[in-house]
Amino acid sequence: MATVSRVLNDTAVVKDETKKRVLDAIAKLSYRPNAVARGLASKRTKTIGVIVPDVSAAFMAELVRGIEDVARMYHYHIILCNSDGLLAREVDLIGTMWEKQVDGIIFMSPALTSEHVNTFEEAQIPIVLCRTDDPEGRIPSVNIDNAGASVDAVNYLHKKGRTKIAFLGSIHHEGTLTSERRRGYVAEMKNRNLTPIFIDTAREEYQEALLAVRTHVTMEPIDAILAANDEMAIAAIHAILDEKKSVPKDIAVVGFDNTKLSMMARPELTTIAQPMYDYGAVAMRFMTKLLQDEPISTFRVVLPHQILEHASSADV
Amino acid sequence: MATVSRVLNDTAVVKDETKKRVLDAIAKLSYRPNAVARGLASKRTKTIGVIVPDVSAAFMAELVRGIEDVARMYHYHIILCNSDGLLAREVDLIGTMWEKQVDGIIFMSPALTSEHVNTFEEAQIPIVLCRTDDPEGRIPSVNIDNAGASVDAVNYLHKKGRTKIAFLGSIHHEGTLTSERRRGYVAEMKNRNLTPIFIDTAREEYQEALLAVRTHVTMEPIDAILAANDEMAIAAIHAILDEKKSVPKDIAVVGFDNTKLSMMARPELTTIAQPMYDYGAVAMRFMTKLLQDEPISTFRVVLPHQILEHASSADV
DNA sequence: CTGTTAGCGCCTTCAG
DNA sequence: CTGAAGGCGCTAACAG
Repeated sequence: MATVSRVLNDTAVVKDETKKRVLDAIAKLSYRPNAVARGLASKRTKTIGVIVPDVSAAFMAELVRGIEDVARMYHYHIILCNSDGLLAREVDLIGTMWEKQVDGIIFMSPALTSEHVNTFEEAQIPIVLCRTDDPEGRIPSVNIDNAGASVDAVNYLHKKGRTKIAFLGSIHHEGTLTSERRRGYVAEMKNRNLTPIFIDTAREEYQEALLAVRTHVTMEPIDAILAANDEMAIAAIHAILDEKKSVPKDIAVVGFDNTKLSMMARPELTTIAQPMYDYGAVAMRFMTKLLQDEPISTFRVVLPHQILEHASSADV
Repeated sequence: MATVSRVLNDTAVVKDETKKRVLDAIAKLSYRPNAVARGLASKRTKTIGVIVPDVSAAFMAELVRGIEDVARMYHYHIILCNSDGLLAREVDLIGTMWEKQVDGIIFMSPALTSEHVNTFEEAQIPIVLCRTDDPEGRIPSVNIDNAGASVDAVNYLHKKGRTKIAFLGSIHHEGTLTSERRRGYVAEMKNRNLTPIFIDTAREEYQEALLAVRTHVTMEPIDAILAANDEMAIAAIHAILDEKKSVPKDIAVVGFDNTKLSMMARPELTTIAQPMYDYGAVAMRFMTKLLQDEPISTFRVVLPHQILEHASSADV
């Protein structure tokens, strides 16, 4: 019994011959170790809880894929849960993860509150925030510099001679992805003595953005739109075309996230690339370091971003 | 100890007062039952294994979301794994699921082989195939009638006066989704005395489809394209526009799957709707019935499909 | 290097 | 209606 455990986990030296006998028996009986029993005895389940707002959102699936790939590399599995970004559900899920004795949690949320942090501490489980900013930096996280990316985008557009640059996004509370992007946008617009223009929607979604841009375009002259994400950016392109204006001639459009959508738009969409897959992959790798007490250089990993220029903002 | 178990699982009558005392204690100690121990003792983990080729593929995330939503309703959780459609990996994953003592497996694969079936039987775990056809109907499954959908599409296009209808898809082995769709296409073309035209790609992916259609359009006159999925259909639209032809005037385009992409294309894409979310939801609901020995009317659930007409195939 | 012995935290009889 | 006792299948000391 114990010897079998030893060869299976390679946790101590076993004589070659005995090892062979064990392996043979295992094969003959087509024995499979019971991971649940193993988890109970060892206190480690080789399972990571993944809490995301919504897997079916444009980019999330890629991110999850990144997590899962790295997880497999390290012999972990993932339990996937959707929170819809609801605080109550998120807190509940963290509790459930605890019950399930996951070894760690990769957590994504539109906005982190102190209630989250409390729950994390209570649960005593290693956490990695992914694409979720903790302004106070209490929790390990993997992010990009969203505000900085907006700054870059405004720079980029202004250098191309655009001055009436609008920001298309929803209005959320503080600590949101979009709010960070908006913050960078506002800062750089002011920095360049340009007047910020806002096209606001209730939710970040194609149809709403389509309508918002359509009406806005007829009311106020603008020559560029920076959208909070690709889906809205594409809505902007279509809205502009619907209003018989031209992209990029009349209005340049820049998106955010570099989802597959960006290259499926006509004109192809200039977008700020976040490595979605890497997001997940890096977060999971980070997790494994935490779990194996590997040394880590920083608790706040910042992934690089980059403007991918396509036709939607090309020189006219 | 035993009484606590009884109140937690509501598995026997407990005096109201004792129940209250237990609940109070639980709250005071912020006690959480250990799901792993529970799983070991009860032989049920309340966990479902979900094996999919690739979550990050266009529609899969929606499907997974459907699974997860219904799973939560019934207090299950899901372990998500990507197989990349590789037989070896799929078999391996089924084994792992067994070790993890999942209560059931929802399985998706581009093509089911007898090796799969053997592994299922060996593992002795309830299985539900999802969007995966078992030609011999040995395993419970949730599908649409793919061949029938293609028949409908050809009908639809022919009634609109199109006669040179091409099928855009990759060449796979038998038992594939695309092969079913192709089968229906061929059958109905012949049935109507039309000559099947094939635009083949190696993989089912935007870039390849784009190139394939571009070159094909210049070589052979066609007036309609039925694509194996939306992504390829959008590639077709763009390829046609790139070649200075018009959609739908010169060539009508019909896609498959009704992913979000379809409404983000210009012209908007006519597509054969499969309820992706429902796919997952129904499969998971099916699973719960299996697990609770509820009566089930049929082992092969066939979901309805429907042609959603948009501009890409509108009357000219 | 290998067998023996305790648990891991819960569920499930079995008495009372 | 409630407590006591055994066991789920494995890991982790402990001897030998």
